[in-house]
Amino acid sequence: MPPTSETLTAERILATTEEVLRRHGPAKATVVDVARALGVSHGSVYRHFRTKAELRGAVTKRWLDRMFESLSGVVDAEDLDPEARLRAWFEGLFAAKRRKAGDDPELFATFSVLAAESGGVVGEHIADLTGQLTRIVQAGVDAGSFTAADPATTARALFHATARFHDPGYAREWERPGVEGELEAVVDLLVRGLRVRG
Amino acid sequence: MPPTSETLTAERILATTEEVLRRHGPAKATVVDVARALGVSHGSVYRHFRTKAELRGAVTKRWLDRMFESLSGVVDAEDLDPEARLRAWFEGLFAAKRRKAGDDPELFATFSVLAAESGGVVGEHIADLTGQLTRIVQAGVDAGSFTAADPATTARALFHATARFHDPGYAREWERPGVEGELEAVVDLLVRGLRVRG
DNA sequence: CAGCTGACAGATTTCAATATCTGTCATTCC
DNA sequence: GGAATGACAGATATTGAAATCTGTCAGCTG
Repeated sequence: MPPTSETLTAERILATTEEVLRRHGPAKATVVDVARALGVSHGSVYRHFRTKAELRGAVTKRWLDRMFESLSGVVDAEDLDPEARLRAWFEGLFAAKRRKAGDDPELFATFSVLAAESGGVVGEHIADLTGQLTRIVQAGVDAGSFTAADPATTARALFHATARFHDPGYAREWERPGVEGELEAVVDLLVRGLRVRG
Repeated sequence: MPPTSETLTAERILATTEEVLRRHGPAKATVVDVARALGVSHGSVYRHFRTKAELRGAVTKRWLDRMFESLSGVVDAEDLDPEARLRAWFEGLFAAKRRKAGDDPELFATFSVLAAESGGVVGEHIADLTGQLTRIVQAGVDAGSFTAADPATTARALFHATARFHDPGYAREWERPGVEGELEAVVDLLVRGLRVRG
């Protein structure tokens, strides 16, 4: 990290923290390390983030948000019917997670630790994702192709039912051959359950 | 544990090991502790189990088998139609897990650690459970009420889709109010997906 | 002689002293 | 005067020496 003399912003601190985490891992990355990498005293970091936990939470949020930028585009894809949207959404979610986990397992493990300790941030992130699912389900109900008494409840059920394919705790199973087929089998069942009876 | 002078059997060692694990936890329960509790030298324990890992695996298997004795009865319950059998089976699985986790969280945590380190034993156990599911699905297909191209694949999908409600990694979420409803929402979707189209 | 013992080597864990870190704040700097 | 510093107290982590554990095996015991 360049000890540039630019003004110290929250964003610069976050970027540097991510870099320090990448190099040292979650257990050994300290606030002092971050300050050193920035060429400032650690007191200055505490001016922008009240605690180490808050700093880590902010980095986690940044990382989660970046990981799923692309996903929200599917939600309102007018060129896909609701069922195709649902399938594409789960495919995209799984692909993004698996790519992150496969490309750099250490970094993924680091962020899994951060996510586990930042309950609130993860909760909001999950609420965001189930919100997207709710909109897809609602679109299906509106179009007359899905049955769902309460789209929000159904969305949560869909999310829970696919946990194995997005919860980082299962990451080591995502590399096994056949996982894609397993996700497809689950999504098939769920989509069938969603369709209005013919 | 009574240092009785009965013959040293594998079964006595297993029972004592479970007791030692209950008292000391997974990290501090040693083979020497088990031998001490039995009033024998630790060399004698190694006569019945080649390694500590093998001993722990055997205890884990015993524990898993005991936990789900009751469950297999549902599989061939002739008085229930396949859909009811499926619902009862998942209800029973979740109830058994949640009771264990809630009644004695420490012991449950202990066995979760053991399960995580005894991959093979857990694999067989899961194979047994999905086998039971396969038979229920097959019964449904035979009765003309379920659609399933490959019952075994479908059974695994059902198992994966409900992971949140039986994987010990999620145990702390099982106490939250509303979980039962969440499981029901997932099972409802899955059952609907299984039914032959009207 | 089948079953058990206990001493042993190498690996792992414990424990307590030492070093580092977190979070605060009076003081310094621009 | 707003931003940054660095010394400080209490909490946490590291380290290395001592203790314990795992797995083996030659020999004891009933």
